[in-house]
Amino acid sequence: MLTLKYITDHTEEVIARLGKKNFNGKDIIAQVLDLDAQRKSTQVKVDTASAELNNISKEVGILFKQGKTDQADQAKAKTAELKETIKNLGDQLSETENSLNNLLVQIPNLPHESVPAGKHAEDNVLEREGGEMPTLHSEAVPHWDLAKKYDLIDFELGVKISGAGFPVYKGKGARLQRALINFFLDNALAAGYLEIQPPYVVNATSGYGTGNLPDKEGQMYHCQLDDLYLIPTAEVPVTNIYRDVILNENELPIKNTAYSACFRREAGSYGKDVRGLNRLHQFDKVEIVQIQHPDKSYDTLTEMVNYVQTLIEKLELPWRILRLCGGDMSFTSALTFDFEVYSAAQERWLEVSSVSNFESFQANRLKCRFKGADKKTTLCHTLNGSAMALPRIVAALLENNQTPEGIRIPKALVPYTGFEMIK
RNA sequence: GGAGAGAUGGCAGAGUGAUCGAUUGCAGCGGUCUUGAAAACCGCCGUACUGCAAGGUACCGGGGGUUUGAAUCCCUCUCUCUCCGCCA
Repeated sequence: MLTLKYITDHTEEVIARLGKKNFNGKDIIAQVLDLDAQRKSTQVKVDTASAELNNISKEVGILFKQGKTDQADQAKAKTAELKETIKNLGDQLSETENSLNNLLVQIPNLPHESVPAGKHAEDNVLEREGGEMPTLHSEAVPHWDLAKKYDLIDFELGVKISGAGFPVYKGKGARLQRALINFFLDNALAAGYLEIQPPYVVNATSGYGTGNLPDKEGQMYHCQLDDLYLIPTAEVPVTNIYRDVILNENELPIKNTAYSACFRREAGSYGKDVRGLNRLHQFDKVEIVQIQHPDKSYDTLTEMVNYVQTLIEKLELPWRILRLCGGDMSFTSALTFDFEVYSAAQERWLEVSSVSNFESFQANRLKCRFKGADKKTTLCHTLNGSAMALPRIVAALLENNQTPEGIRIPKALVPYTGFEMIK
């Protein structure tokens, strides 16, 4: 969430920038400022009354020790009203704080100045593109047919065991998964990321920390008996490592990578979007997370985007990078680049990675700060990206590399798969 | 799952009703000394809100209660540890 200080000091600017995300912040910001003023004045009253009570209490103690019980009793009598006042003001204060917080969590992050205006995915701006568009042979088919033909992925079997969106990978299909995970992790390691194996379920506090709760509650699987949530991405547990943490400035940047299975309910999805590997309830992903000094976070974003580009290039897929417009960006992001690969048989672009700078938006909720040389604590900036999500990469690999003789594995992956062709 | 013990500052660890935001040790930071380092010595060393500042307030796992006054007493929740059971 945004910091109160920033909203207070840059009110007009905040409202204007929220407009780019198609969020009308005028009323809510006014309410926030009003509640904050209330909060402050109530706080002062509570503090003053508490100070008085503390003084009387000390006095009473001294009087008792001196044996002046009459005077002590007199002093005690004064406290009843004071306690009542403090209790009432305290209730009022927490009520105000709750309302204030409820409003703050509804305000999205401010888009970076370079974010293009727009409402929908069509308004995203092409940043750059590369790779070669494949020419498919005449009998080319979409990946779900290839998966069946070569017995790589069994969607029906997944339905039997779990339900739609839980495919079963078999044989070379399974080995391709494992190869990609290792390929992505090894590359991340070489790029200086520390490998993490996080838990796959998180508690509610962690869900709140990354902003998956309360608003996206319906998107996560919830184990009600133990009140735990299946992670929708490794971002959740990995970022929460740094919840309530004050880092030393010289520890920055923190660079973590993690492979995890990801679980998403995807309520409300339908149609061609969910065909085959395009959208699943369970999928594999390698995530990269960085925690960085505010002055350097945009350099880091560029570094991360460039890094993801190298992965796609090694996989020899046709790709493009989009700078997301205000309307298509996530609630928490300040600037996001999406990576898409072209899936030739489906003749459509598939999003395979999303790299974002959240600036201090996540860090504020997480209370992830660093202490500088001046001993001041400052909110860190957090960034993350997929590097990368497997299913759509697999879809594109299968479709684009299909030949009458079989499916060709890109050179960079062969050491990981142990085979060059799927026949 | 059963029984017991516990949760205090980065870590270790005192504190069982008031002068405790908290003794002490270690770690860290600054300094003296030294060619440099070590040792020794001196000082600093939690977070947040509020205030120009001085200061005030809150926080000793979370929540509630008793009391003029709670780290300390009571209730409750959560978590951790030990033993037993089960088990990859």
